[in-house]
Amino acid sequence: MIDMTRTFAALSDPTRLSLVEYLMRQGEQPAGALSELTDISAPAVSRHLKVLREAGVIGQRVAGTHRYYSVNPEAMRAIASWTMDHKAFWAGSLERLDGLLAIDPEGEE
Amino acid sequence: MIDMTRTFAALSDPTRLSLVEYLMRQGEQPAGALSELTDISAPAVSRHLKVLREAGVIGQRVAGTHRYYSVNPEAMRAIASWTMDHKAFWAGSLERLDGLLAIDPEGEE
DNA sequence: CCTTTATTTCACACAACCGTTAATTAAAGA
DNA sequence: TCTTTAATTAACGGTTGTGTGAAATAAAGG
Repeated sequence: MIDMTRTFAALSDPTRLSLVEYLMRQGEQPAGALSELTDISAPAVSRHLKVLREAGVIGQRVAGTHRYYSVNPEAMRAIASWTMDHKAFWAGSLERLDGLLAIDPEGEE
Repeated sequence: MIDMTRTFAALSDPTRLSLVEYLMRQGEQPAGALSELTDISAPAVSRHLKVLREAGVIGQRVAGTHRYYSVNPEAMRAIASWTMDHKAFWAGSLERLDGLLAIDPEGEE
Protein backbone atom coordinates (compact mmCIF):
# COMPACT_ATOMS: atom_id res chain seq x y z
CA MET A 1 0.00 0.00 0.00
CA ILE A 2 1.29 3.38 -0.98
CA ASP A 3 1.82 5.91 1.78
CA MET A 4 0.71 9.17 0.20
CA THR A 5 2.33 11.40 2.82
CA ARG A 6 5.63 9.72 2.05
CA THR A 7 5.09 10.11 -1.68
CA PHE A 8 4.27 13.78 -1.30
CA ALA A 9 7.21 14.30 1.06
CA ALA A 10 9.51 12.75 -1.54
CA LEU A 11 8.32 15.30 -4.10
CA SER A 12 8.40 18.26 -1.73
CA ASP A 13 12.07 19.05 -2.27
CA PRO A 14 13.09 21.09 -5.34
CA THR A 15 16.10 18.92 -6.11
CA ARG A 16 14.08 15.74 -5.89
CA LEU A 17 11.22 17.12 -7.95
CA SER A 18 13.71 18.12 -10.65
CA LEU A 19 15.25 14.67 -10.62
CA VAL A 20 11.86 13.03 -11.07
CA GLU A 21 10.87 15.41 -13.86
CA TYR A 22 14.17 14.78 -15.59
CA LEU A 23 13.70 11.02 -15.33
CA MET A 24 10.21 11.33 -16.75
CA ARG A 25 11.53 13.30 -19.73
CA GLN A 26 14.68 11.32 -20.33
CA GLY A 27 13.81 7.88 -19.10
CA GLU A 28 16.15 5.67 -17.07
CA GLN A 29 19.41 7.37 -16.10
CA PRO A 30 22.47 6.42 -14.04
CA ALA A 31 23.17 8.22 -10.77
CA GLY A 32 26.11 10.03 -12.34
CA ALA A 33 23.99 11.69 -15.02
CA LEU A 34 21.53 12.80 -12.35
CA SER A 35 24.30 14.15 -10.19
CA GLU A 36 25.57 16.38 -13.01
CA LEU A 37 22.17 18.04 -13.23
CA THR A 38 22.45 19.74 -9.89
CA ASP A 39 24.79 22.11 -8.07
CA ILE A 40 24.89 19.95 -5.00
CA SER A 41 27.38 17.21 -4.21
CA ALA A 42 27.08 13.62 -5.36
CA PRO A 43 26.50 12.33 -1.82
CA ALA A 44 23.58 14.73 -1.47
CA VAL A 45 22.06 13.54 -4.74
CA SER A 46 22.59 9.96 -3.69
CA ARG A 47 20.58 10.54 -0.54
CA HIS A 48 17.81 12.28 -2.48
CA LEU A 49 17.62 9.24 -4.74
CA LYS A 50 17.38 7.05 -1.67
CA VAL A 51 14.46 9.09 -0.34
CA LEU A 52 12.67 8.81 -3.69
CA ARG A 53 13.35 5.10 -3.87
CA GLU A 54 12.17 4.40 -0.33
CA ALA A 55 8.98 6.29 -1.09
CA GLY A 56 8.46 4.13 -4.16
CA VAL A 57 8.64 7.08 -6.52
CA ILE A 58 11.61 5.69 -8.43
CA GLY A 59 13.12 2.27 -8.98
CA GLN A 60 16.73 1.18 -9.22
CA ARG A 61 18.44 -1.22 -11.61
CA VAL A 62 21.99 -2.31 -10.81
CA ALA A 63 24.47 -3.06 -13.58
CA GLY A 64 28.12 -3.26 -12.65
CA THR A 65 29.13 -0.17 -10.78
CA HIS A 66 26.24 1.78 -12.25
CA ARG A 67 22.85 2.25 -10.67
CA TYR A 68 20.13 3.16 -13.13
CA TYR A 69 17.12 5.00 -11.83
CA SER A 70 13.70 5.40 -13.37
CA VAL A 71 10.31 6.73 -12.32
CA ASN A 72 7.84 4.18 -11.06
CA PRO A 73 4.62 4.63 -13.08
CA GLU A 74 2.59 3.17 -10.24
CA ALA A 75 3.60 6.09 -8.01
CA MET A 76 2.44 8.62 -10.59
CA ARG A 77 -0.79 6.72 -10.99
CA ALA A 78 -1.30 6.74 -7.23
CA ILE A 79 -0.92 10.51 -7.09
CA ALA A 80 -3.37 11.15 -9.91
CA SER A 81 -5.80 8.69 -8.36
CA TRP A 82 -5.58 10.33 -4.97
CA THR A 83 -6.86 13.58 -6.40
CA MET A 84 -9.64 11.75 -8.18
CA ASP A 85 -10.72 9.52 -5.32
CA HIS A 86 -13.14 12.10 -4.04
CA LYS A 87 -16.04 12.15 -6.40
CA ALA A 88 -18.30 14.04 -4.04
CA PHE A 89 -15.76 16.81 -3.84
CA TRP A 90 -15.39 17.13 -7.58
CA ALA A 91 -19.12 16.91 -8.13
CA GLY A 92 -19.58 19.70 -5.63
CA SER A 93 -16.98 21.91 -7.20
CA LEU A 94 -17.73 24.23 -10.04
CA GLU A 95 -14.88 22.81 -12.03
CA ARG A 96 -15.83 20.91 -15.12
CA LEU A 97 -13.35 18.09 -15.36
CA ASP A 98 -14.55 16.21 -18.34
CA GLY A 99 -11.69 15.89 -20.73
CA LEU A 100 -9.33 17.70 -18.42
CA LEU A 101 -7.42 14.56 -17.78
CA ALA A 102 -8.05 12.99 -21.14
CA ILE A 103 -4.56 11.72 -21.56
CA ASP A 104 -3.66 10.17 -24.84
CA PRO A 105 -0.08 8.93 -24.99
CA GLU A 106 -0.34 7.84 -28.60
CA GLY A 107 -2.32 10.89 -29.56
CA GLU A 108 -1.66 14.37 -30.92
CA GLU A 109 1.34 16.66 -30.26
CA MET B 1 1.70 30.01 -10.91
CA ILE B 2 1.50 27.01 -8.64
CA ASP B 3 4.67 25.92 -6.90
CA MET B 4 4.45 22.14 -6.94
CA THR B 5 7.11 21.56 -4.32
CA ARG B 6 5.10 23.74 -1.98
CA THR B 7 1.90 21.91 -2.82
CA PHE B 8 3.53 18.54 -2.20
CA ALA B 9 5.15 19.79 1.02
CA ALA B 10 1.74 20.90 2.25
CA LEU B 11 0.39 17.39 1.72
CA SER B 12 3.43 15.61 3.15
CA ASP B 13 2.25 15.81 6.75
CA PRO B 14 -0.26 13.19 8.01
CA THR B 15 -2.32 15.72 9.92
CA ARG B 16 -2.55 18.05 6.94
CA LEU B 17 -3.36 15.25 4.53
CA SER B 18 -6.17 14.13 6.84
CA LEU B 19 -7.52 17.66 7.02
CA VAL B 20 -7.59 17.95 3.25
CA GLU B 21 -9.23 14.55 2.83
CA TYR B 22 -11.84 15.46 5.42
CA LEU B 23 -12.56 18.75 3.68
CA MET B 24 -12.94 16.94 0.37
CA ARG B 25 -15.43 14.52 1.91
CA GLN B 26 -17.35 17.00 4.04
CA GLY B 27 -16.98 20.23 2.13
CA GLU B 28 -16.33 23.58 3.78
CA GLN B 29 -15.74 23.40 7.53
CA PRO B 30 -14.86 25.88 10.29
CA ALA B 31 -11.48 25.65 12.02
CA GLY B 32 -13.13 24.34 15.18
CA ALA B 33 -14.60 21.30 13.46
CA LEU B 34 -11.22 20.53 11.93
CA SER B 35 -9.51 20.92 15.27
CA GLU B 36 -11.78 18.31 16.84
CA LEU B 37 -10.67 15.76 14.27
CA THR B 38 -7.16 15.51 15.60
CA ASP B 39 -5.38 14.74 18.84
CA ILE B 40 -3.18 17.78 18.58
CA SER B 41 -3.86 21.23 19.99
CA ALA B 42 -5.91 23.91 18.26
CA PRO B 43 -2.88 26.16 17.69
CA ALA B 44 -1.10 23.31 15.96
CA VAL B 45 -4.09 22.73 13.69
CA SER B 46 -4.29 26.44 13.02
CA ARG B 47 -0.74 26.46 11.79
CA HIS B 48 -1.31 23.42 9.60
CA LEU B 49 -4.24 25.25 8.04
CA LYS B 50 -1.99 28.22 7.44
CA VAL B 51 0.56 26.03 5.65
CA LEU B 52 -2.17 24.56 3.46
CA ARG B 53 -3.60 27.98 2.72
CA GLU B 54 -0.23 29.52 1.85
CA ALA B 55 0.40 26.63 -0.53
CA GLY B 56 -2.94 27.30 -2.18
CA VAL B 57 -4.32 23.89 -1.26
CA ILE B 58 -7.21 25.30 0.74
CA GLY B 59 -9.10 28.59 0.82
CA GLN B 60 -10.51 30.54 3.73
CA ARG B 61 -13.84 32.32 4.16
CA VAL B 62 -14.28 34.62 7.13
CA ALA B 63 -17.66 35.04 8.79
CA GLY B 64 -17.77 36.61 12.23
CA THR B 65 -15.37 34.83 14.50
CA HIS B 66 -15.46 31.73 12.33
CA ARG B 67 -13.04 30.87 9.57
CA TYR B 68 -14.40 28.40 7.08
CA TYR B 69 -11.92 26.33 5.12
CA SER B 70 -12.40 24.43 1.89
CA VAL B 71 -10.22 22.64 -0.62
CA ASN B 72 -9.16 24.62 -3.65
CA PRO B 73 -10.13 22.54 -6.71
CA GLU B 74 -7.44 24.27 -8.76
CA ALA B 75 -4.78 22.77 -6.47
CA MET B 76 -6.15 19.26 -6.97
CA ARG B 77 -6.29 19.85 -10.70
CA ALA B 78 -2.67 21.03 -10.67
CA ILE B 79 -1.52 17.85 -8.94
CA ALA B 80 -3.34 15.55 -11.34
CA SER B 81 -2.04 17.58 -14.25
CA TRP B 82 1.52 17.42 -13.02
CA THR B 83 1.46 13.63 -13.21
CA MET B 84 -0.05 13.82 -16.69
CA ASP B 85 2.21 16.49 -18.12
CA HIS B 86 4.71 13.93 -19.26
CA LYS B 87 3.21 12.18 -22.20
CA ALA B 88 6.51 10.71 -23.33
CA PHE B 89 6.90 9.07 -19.95
CA TRP B 90 3.44 7.59 -19.97
CA ALA B 91 3.73 6.49 -23.55
CA GLY B 92 6.96 4.74 -22.66
CA SER B 93 5.54 3.01 -19.66
CA LEU B 94 3.70 -0.26 -19.85
CA GLU B 95 0.80 1.15 -17.94
CA ARG B 96 -2.45 1.42 -19.81
CA LEU B 97 -4.10 4.52 -18.49
CA ASP B 98 -7.17 4.81 -20.61
CA GLY B 99 -10.16 5.00 -18.37
CA LEU B 100 -8.04 4.95 -15.25
CA LEU B 101 -8.87 8.53 -14.55
CA ALA B 102 -12.31 8.47 -16.06
CA ILE B 103 -13.96 10.43 -13.33
CA ASP B 104 -17.70 10.70 -13.43
CA PRO B 105 -19.10 12.95 -10.70
CA GLU B 106 -22.71 12.41 -11.72
CA GLY B 107 -22.15 8.70 -12.30
CA GLU B 108 -22.61 5.51 -10.35
CA GLU B 109 -22.10 4.90 -6.61
C1' DC C 1 46.91 -6.85 -7.99
C1' DC C 2 46.81 -2.09 -7.99
C1' DT C 3 44.36 1.93 -9.61
C1' DT C 4 40.50 4.20 -11.39
C1' DT C 5 35.68 5.03 -11.60
C1' DA C 6 30.86 4.97 -9.81
C1' DT C 7 28.29 5.45 -6.02
C1' DT C 8 27.11 5.18 -1.34
C1' DT C 9 27.59 5.61 3.80
C1' DC C 10 29.48 8.28 7.74
C1' DA C 11 29.92 12.15 10.82
C1' DC C 12 28.90 16.56 11.58
C1' DA C 13 26.67 21.33 11.36
C1' DC C 14 22.78 24.26 10.55
C1' DA C 15 18.21 25.31 9.26
C1' DA C 16 13.34 24.06 9.08
C1' DC C 17 9.38 21.69 11.02
C1' DC C 18 6.06 20.51 14.54
C1' DG C 19 4.14 20.18 19.13
C1' DT C 20 3.13 22.59 23.56
C1' DT C 21 1.36 26.34 26.66
C1' DA C 22 0.58 31.20 27.25
C1' DA C 23 -0.92 35.39 25.39
C1' DT C 24 -3.47 38.09 21.92
C1' DT C 25 -7.20 39.49 18.79
C1' DA C 26 -11.76 40.10 17.70
C1' DA C 27 -16.70 39.13 17.20
C1' DA C 28 -21.11 37.79 19.99
C1' DG C 29 -24.17 37.87 23.56
C1' DA C 30 -25.91 38.85 28.32
C1' DT D 1 -19.30 46.99 28.52
C1' DC D 2 -17.90 42.72 30.46
C1' DT D 3 -17.53 37.95 29.51
C1' DT D 4 -17.47 34.12 26.56
C1' DT D 5 -16.23 31.90 22.36
C1' DA D 6 -13.38 31.22 18.03
C1' DA D 7 -9.18 31.32 16.35
C1' DT D 8 -4.58 32.98 15.77
C1' DT D 9 0.20 34.49 16.98
C1' DA D 10 4.28 34.17 20.12
C1' DA D 11 7.97 31.82 22.41
C1' DC D 12 10.31 27.78 23.39
C1' DG D 13 12.26 22.95 22.84
C1' DG D 14 12.99 18.62 20.44
C1' DT D 15 13.18 16.13 16.14
C1' DT D 16 13.95 15.77 11.31
C1' DG D 17 15.94 17.20 6.86
C1' DT D 18 19.71 18.68 3.96
C1' DG D 19 24.31 20.13 2.78
C1' DT D 20 29.45 19.19 3.14
C1' DG D 21 33.89 16.64 2.96
C1' DA D 22 36.02 12.26 4.19
C1' DA D 23 35.87 7.42 4.09
C1' DA D 24 34.08 3.04 2.45
C1' DT D 25 32.51 -0.38 -1.10
C1' DA D 26 32.80 -2.59 -5.20
C1' DA D 27 33.19 -3.40 -10.12
C1' DA D 28 36.50 -2.49 -14.19
C1' DG D 29 40.69 -2.13 -16.44
C1' DG D 30 45.68 -1.90 -17.13
